[in-house]
Amino acid sequence: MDRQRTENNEDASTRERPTLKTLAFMTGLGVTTVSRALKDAPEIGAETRRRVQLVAKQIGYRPNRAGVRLRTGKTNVISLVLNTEQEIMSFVSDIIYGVSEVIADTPYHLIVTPYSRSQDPLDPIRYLVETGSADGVIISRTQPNDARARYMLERGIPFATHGRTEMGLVHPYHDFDNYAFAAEAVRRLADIGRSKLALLSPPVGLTYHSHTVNGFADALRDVGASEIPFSTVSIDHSIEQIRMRTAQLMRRDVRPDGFVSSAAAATLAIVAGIEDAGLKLGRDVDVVSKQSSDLLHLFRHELLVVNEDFRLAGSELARSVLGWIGGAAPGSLQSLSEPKGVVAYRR
Amino acid sequence: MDRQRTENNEDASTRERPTLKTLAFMTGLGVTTVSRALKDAPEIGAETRRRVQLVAKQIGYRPNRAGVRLRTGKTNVISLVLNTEQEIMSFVSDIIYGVSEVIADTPYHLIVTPYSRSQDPLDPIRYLVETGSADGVIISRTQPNDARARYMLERGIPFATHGRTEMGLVHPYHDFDNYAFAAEAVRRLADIGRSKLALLSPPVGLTYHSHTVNGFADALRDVGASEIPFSTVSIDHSIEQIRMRTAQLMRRDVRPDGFVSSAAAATLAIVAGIEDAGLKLGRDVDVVSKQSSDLLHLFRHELLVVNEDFRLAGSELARSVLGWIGGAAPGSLQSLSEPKGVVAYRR
DNA sequence: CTGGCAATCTGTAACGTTTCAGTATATTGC
DNA sequence: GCAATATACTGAAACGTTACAGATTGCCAG
Repeated sequence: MDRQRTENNEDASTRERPTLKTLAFMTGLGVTTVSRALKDAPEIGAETRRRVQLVAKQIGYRPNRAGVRLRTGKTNVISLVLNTEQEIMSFVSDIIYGVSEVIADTPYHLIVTPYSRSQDPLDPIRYLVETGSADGVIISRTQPNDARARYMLERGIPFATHGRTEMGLVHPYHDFDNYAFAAEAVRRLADIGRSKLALLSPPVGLTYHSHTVNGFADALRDVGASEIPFSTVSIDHSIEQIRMRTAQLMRRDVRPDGFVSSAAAATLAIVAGIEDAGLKLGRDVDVVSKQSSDLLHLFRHELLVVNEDFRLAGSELARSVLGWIGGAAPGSLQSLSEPKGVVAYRR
Repeated sequence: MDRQRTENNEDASTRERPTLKTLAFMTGLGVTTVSRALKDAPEIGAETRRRVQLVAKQIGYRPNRAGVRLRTGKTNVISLVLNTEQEIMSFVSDIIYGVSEVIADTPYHLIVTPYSRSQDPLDPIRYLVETGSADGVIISRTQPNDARARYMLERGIPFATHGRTEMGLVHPYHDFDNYAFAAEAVRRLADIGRSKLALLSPPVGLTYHSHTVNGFADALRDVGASEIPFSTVSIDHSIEQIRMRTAQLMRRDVRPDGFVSSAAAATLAIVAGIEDAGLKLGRDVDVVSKQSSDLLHLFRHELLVVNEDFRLAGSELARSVLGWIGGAAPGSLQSLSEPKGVVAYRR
């Protein structure tokens, strides 16, 4: 008994990682008091509180995550769920950095939960929820009727979607206004005299596919231009596929004189296809493309671009999830990012 | 007392997440026995073992990570430490997917630990080690004398570096043979008649900077070509800086007729700079560039490329860390990836 | 002076897991 | 036939935290 007490005291002076017990020993208080003092509980005297917090800071006390998690169920983890094959490349790095920025001075860690094409997208979500591995989840590739959002909503686990749903259910999201993007792109092409336009859209099934398609179609009608259908490929297709289809399309009698492209990598393929067909960008055809890093103008200075900021998306999504975890109303955690206009580069 | 027992029994039938206690109740065994049966301990009867494992599978038992972590200190977490500003974009997504692939059917989770330019690179490592947040760590931007590697080696925490160190200390790494890359690039340029070569190198200070520089210099000597110094910029500089410096360089009397570039994005800038100076790729100058995704040939078909597979790097690094955690000798967990040769594209 | 109450502080139990030190039963050696 | 031993199992304790249900003190109203 005495023996054990002595050992415990030694613990407190050892260079082991300090725990509440260490702090309790150093301050002469009980473990409970220390615990409460650190979280500013009201029933702790002001001086005691300050004293405990001072000592804690001095010796660099950090709560043990496993202890907290076991006792409370709180994981202090945000999970970012990503498709290993289809995510846009720069999306991954930018969104991670965006999220990181926001959680940097919180106790949260970011875990990346991947899933592959072959899997049900619900699998990783189920795993996270069933094992209680995260306090909040961020998903992308959002669908109008999204099983994952529905599932998490049912279980009451906070999440945010990159892209909106259309289920009549309210949840946090961040989205880029792809309707506005497509519409502005069309108007710009019309302004420079283009009237037969093709759209390389996001994959069918994702919500922003229809946003984009609608913005494109509505603006077409407004400006009185016509659409050259190009829906055999989407930005999810391989570079080679897009290039080949574009070349095919451009060799037809009735071919587009303008493209709207929803992703930068796909735009490289479109331009390659255009040139395969012996046509020239800026003369025979113009292309407006979304991009997330400022590289397309180096590729062909004739390209017209609209910037989408994925780092911002990551930050907003993280803020939303944290907000929901913190008790804010899900409906108040929605944001839409407007395109800043079509920009042209000149030599 | 009786009351409590009843509650516990109810626990077992409730749709709560099953624990060892649940399994113990269902099998009529003790918690200890169940725990051991699940990890194939030798002192458990063969039939009992099978029975327990069957029931566990049936009800979808998953060990509680917090419980394990608290008791054993094992986190089942691998941390990938990334610089938020300077990492190559595709590096981030590819390496994450590479790591994911390997840890997919292990109990490990991947956490991303970012740090910014302003921070000491050692900060995130210290945090991870001090808080015991991960069983293993992967770092990039490795330096010849790397404080992070030394630190982790001292504390005995398993890690792997992307890139080698030169401290005479042995640890797992994966590296691309940048010496071979630069040498092959030079030889190729010499083959097509180029003799005044410039190198856009990795940032000074990282180990692969000197690998690249040495490969470049040695091959230059071999082929009897000369170097046009271009060390005012590195691939860490902004696109604009590289473009401007390249243009300046190309307007000089004695200008390079060949470039070796260590990164794809930087190559875009080099080409832009070349064209800014009124020169033509493939006629006045050739460029050999590393790339990690197959996009450069779309940019300018005259470009010569060498592919570096970051997804492979991620897999190898993950394998190394897991190997070390699993008790393998650090020295046996090193790998070097050879460039597959310079490839040209034609229309 | 005493009962009540607010202000502070504390011990114990519990979260789910593994490990230590057993216990009970069957098996073996002689 | 009995001790020694192997086999199969078990309860209790511990990891670090928080919540619950007190305990102690001082102060004030009556």
